[in-house]
Amino acid sequence: MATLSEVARLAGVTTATVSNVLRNTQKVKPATVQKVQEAIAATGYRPNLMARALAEGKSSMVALVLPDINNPFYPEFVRVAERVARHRNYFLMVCNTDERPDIGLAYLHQIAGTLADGVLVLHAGISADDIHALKTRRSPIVLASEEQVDLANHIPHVVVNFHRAGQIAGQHLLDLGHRRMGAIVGCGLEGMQIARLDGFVSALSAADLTLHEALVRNVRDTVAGGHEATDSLLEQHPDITAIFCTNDLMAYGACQALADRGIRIPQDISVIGITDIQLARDMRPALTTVALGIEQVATISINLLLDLIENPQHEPTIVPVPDPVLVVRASTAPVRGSI
Amino acid sequence: MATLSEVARLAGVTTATVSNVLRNTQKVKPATVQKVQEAIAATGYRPNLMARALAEGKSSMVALVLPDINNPFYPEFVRVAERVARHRNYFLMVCNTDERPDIGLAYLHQIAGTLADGVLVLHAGISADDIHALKTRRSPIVLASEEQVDLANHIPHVVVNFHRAGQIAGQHLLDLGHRRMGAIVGCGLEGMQIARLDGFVSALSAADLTLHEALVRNVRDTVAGGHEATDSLLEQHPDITAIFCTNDLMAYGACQALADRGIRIPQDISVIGITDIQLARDMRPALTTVALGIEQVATISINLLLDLIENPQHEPTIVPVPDPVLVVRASTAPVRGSI
DNA sequence: TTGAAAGCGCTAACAT
DNA sequence: ATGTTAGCGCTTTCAA
Repeated sequence: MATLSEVARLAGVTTATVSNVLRNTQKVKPATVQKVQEAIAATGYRPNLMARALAEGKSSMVALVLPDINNPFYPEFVRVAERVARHRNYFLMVCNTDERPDIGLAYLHQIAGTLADGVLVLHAGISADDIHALKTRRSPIVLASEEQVDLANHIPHVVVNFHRAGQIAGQHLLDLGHRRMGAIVGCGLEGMQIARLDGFVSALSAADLTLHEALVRNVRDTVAGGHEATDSLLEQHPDITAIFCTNDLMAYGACQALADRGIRIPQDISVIGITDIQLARDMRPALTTVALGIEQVATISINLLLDLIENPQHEPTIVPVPDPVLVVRASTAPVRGSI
Repeated sequence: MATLSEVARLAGVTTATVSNVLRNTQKVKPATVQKVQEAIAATGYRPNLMARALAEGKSSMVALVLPDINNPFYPEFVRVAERVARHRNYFLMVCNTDERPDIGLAYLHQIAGTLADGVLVLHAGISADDIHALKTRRSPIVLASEEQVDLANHIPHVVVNFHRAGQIAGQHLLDLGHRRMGAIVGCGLEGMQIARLDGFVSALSAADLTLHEALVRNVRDTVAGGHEATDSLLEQHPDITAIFCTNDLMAYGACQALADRGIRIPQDISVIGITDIQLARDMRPALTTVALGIEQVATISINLLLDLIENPQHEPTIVPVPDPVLVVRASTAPVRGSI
């Protein structure tokens, strides 16, 4: 691969001139530009981004650390983050942690401020303390899609009202007349899922209902998890009329389990999820869910990171996203005998 | 962020010594190692990977260029590629092209040999000629999961027998007694999907059947595409007893369309896909499909790329993966009235 | 065992 | 408008 100086020699100019042509600072005489461009074409020269990054003190690369690229939420996030990054002239490096916070932390250690200009941490189970210990000045780390508004730690974060999402889901089921409901809660991603359950419970409380512990299942945040939890719920509480899942993937599993048993959705049992991933629209019956606005959250998160890179702030930056909204589809209906 | 020389100064040694400690070449006296490590800890030093890459002429980063991270095939591929890369001490940079070959090519132009030590191109619609024009010596580009065995272009590639996959699918339907079948073919990813259809057709030919053009639908490679194609097929050919889809995503859409019309799977119509993505296992009825062995293909592809980086070859390298295998699940059954 | 110094390929003052 | 030169932070001979 040709280097700048080879191009310069061929064009009969110095590296500074070639560099100026490349970044078209309008400082070069058209005739020279011409010569240089011919030399570039002749050599097939392409700038070494590593060298440029070192010289500029900026790699134009950002990393996105996430727990499981196979969970369809994340690709949806990645797609918009990558697009926004590309439009702002950044490369996006996706770091999958296989749900292991230690791997996520290792990524941060290696990359933050040394390979990437900034890092977006998405549910990777990395503690604020660990991030603080890194103290990467001038290389921001943003927590995307968090529940906790913690002003004490000075880490910028994008806040989603998961509690409200759970509450909306609960309210919707209540409005349909449901009283005996099961809840399936994903474990693994810390507070996020608990907040959703709390929100759900708070909706019930407001209607003077309590959710018995026996009606809650904690499972892995997968289709299989939702399936198993539903089986368990159904065996012990065959009288439930609705199931609340803290995300759509588990709701999909729940629907499956129901289908396997010949239980009709929503006639016999209603199912509601949270997030509104593509699958929620695609499945049959289409899933009623509480949309978190993936596209918005991703856009806001990546833009915040890039803004902080280009324009460092000293105060903690907390950016809220709009509240979740209920999306009624075909998996919920009034309870049997009601209305 | 502290630099090597700051650490060196604090430890009272030179940068060369610190560098040796960091990469523990056993050339440093234990006592000095001790001092240096204390200085490292005290400063919170982490090596600047850009600078290291420039000095070493190796970034330890590889890129994976793919068309659509939202198509569930790709995350499954990414997950294993990332894991293998990580174990071999490489970072994986995922480049989503939004199905635009020009974006893929732009990525290659920018990254290949200048930021990444090598690039894995996965169905991104980039021509061999374009790749050749790049002539990135000492920085391999590998085409992953290709159908064409083209020894003429010297680009290494991993070859999947898509033709065979289509044939297996066709044979399976024939074995079940189906004769009137529709075919749904994804467009966009070039030869890959055509080869699958060709394989399907060849299976029919071997049984003295032809597939009329009117029974083939070309659509976008999505759930919605499969859905629409199925609607169209059903309207014009309500007598078909089976649908072959060139991938699982469209097969999912087909099943949906059938469900929407109250057509039972597989009692009324059988559906078969290709690939065996996670969704094929998760959906109900579970999808009969021809497994391409995503994990194997990904492992072989990324390993080939890394091998070529570490050990350049001059001959074209063509690596085949094991043949596809039929996975019978619940979406196919003997044709009504047969047996 | 450690230090000195050159250089990876580029950018960016500063001169001319 | 172009050239000169000094780094960016690291690795890596070669000396000491």
